[in-house]
Amino acid sequence: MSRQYSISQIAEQTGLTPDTLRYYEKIGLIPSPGRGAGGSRLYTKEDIGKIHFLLHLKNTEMPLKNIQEYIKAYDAQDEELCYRLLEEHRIRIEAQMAALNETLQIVKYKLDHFQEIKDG
Amino acid sequence: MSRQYSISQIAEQTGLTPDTLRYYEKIGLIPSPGRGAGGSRLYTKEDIGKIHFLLHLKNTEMPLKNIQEYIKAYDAQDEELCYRLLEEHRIRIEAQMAALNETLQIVKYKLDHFQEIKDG
DNA sequence: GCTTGACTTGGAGTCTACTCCAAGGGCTAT
DNA sequence: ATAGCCCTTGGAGTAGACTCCAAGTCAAGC
Repeated sequence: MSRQYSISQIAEQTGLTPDTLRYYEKIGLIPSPGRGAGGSRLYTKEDIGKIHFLLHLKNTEMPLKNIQEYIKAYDAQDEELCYRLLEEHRIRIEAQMAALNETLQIVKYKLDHFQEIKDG
Repeated sequence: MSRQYSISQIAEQTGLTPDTLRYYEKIGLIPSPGRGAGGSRLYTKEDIGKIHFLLHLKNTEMPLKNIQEYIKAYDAQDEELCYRLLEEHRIRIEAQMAALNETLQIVKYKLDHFQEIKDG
C-alpha cells in the first residue's frame, strides 16, 4: 500500500492552504479523500494527480465553475463533454496567449523608451 | 478642436459599461474627463488612449491596485517607478505565458487522447 | 491525566471588481 | 410642455474565490 499524505503535507506540496483544499473539496473540485484516525484526510497519489491537473486549469484562468463542470463530466465518464470543455479551454488559452503577447510587445516598447530616456 | 465622445460611446468602443468607466474614474484609473452640458463626461482622444492602455494591463491580469500605482507614478512623472512596475509586469506576463504554454501542451495531449478513443 | 498540536465541522467574514439602484437634471422632438 | 432618453451622484448589492474563526476531537509525549 502506497504512502498517503495529510492535508498540511498536500498544502505544502501544492502551495495551497489547508483551508483552500477543504474549500475545493466542499465545492466538488477534488474528491473527498479517505480518512484516518479522528476523521483526518489522507490523500493518495491519485488524489494528488487530480489536484495538480486542477491547478493547471486554475492557473490558466479557468473559472472554478468550469472546472467543476469538467470534473463532473469526467466522473460521469462523459467523454464527449470532457472533450468539448477542454477544447473550449484550449481556445481560451490560445486567445489569452495572443493577448499576453500583444501587451508584452507594448510593454517592451515602453521599457525601451524609458531606457532611452535614461541613456540620453 | 478635435472630436469628443460621450460615456456611452466610449463604453461601446471599449466593451466596458458606463458604470465600469465611472468606477475606474472613481478609483483613479482614468482621468476625470472634461464635462459638457449638464455635467456629462466628454472624452478626448488622449483619454481614449489611456483607457486602451489600461485595458491592455487589465487584460493581462494586472490587478487594478497595481495599475493604480502605475498611473500614479506616471502622473507624478516618476520614470524610475514606472519602469520598475512595467518591468515587473513584463516578468509576470512571461511567467504567465510559460504557464499557459505548459497547460496548453497537457490539454492538447488530453484532446488527442480523446480523439483516439473516438477513432478507435 | 493533562498539555500540545494537528486535525475536524459549519458558518461567517474579506477582498476584488464590478453592477445596480434611486433620485434627479437636461437636451430633443413632437 | 411633456415624453423619452441619456446623463449625473452617492451608495448599496453581488459574484467569485477564498480566508478565518469557534468549538470540538484525537493521539502522542511528559
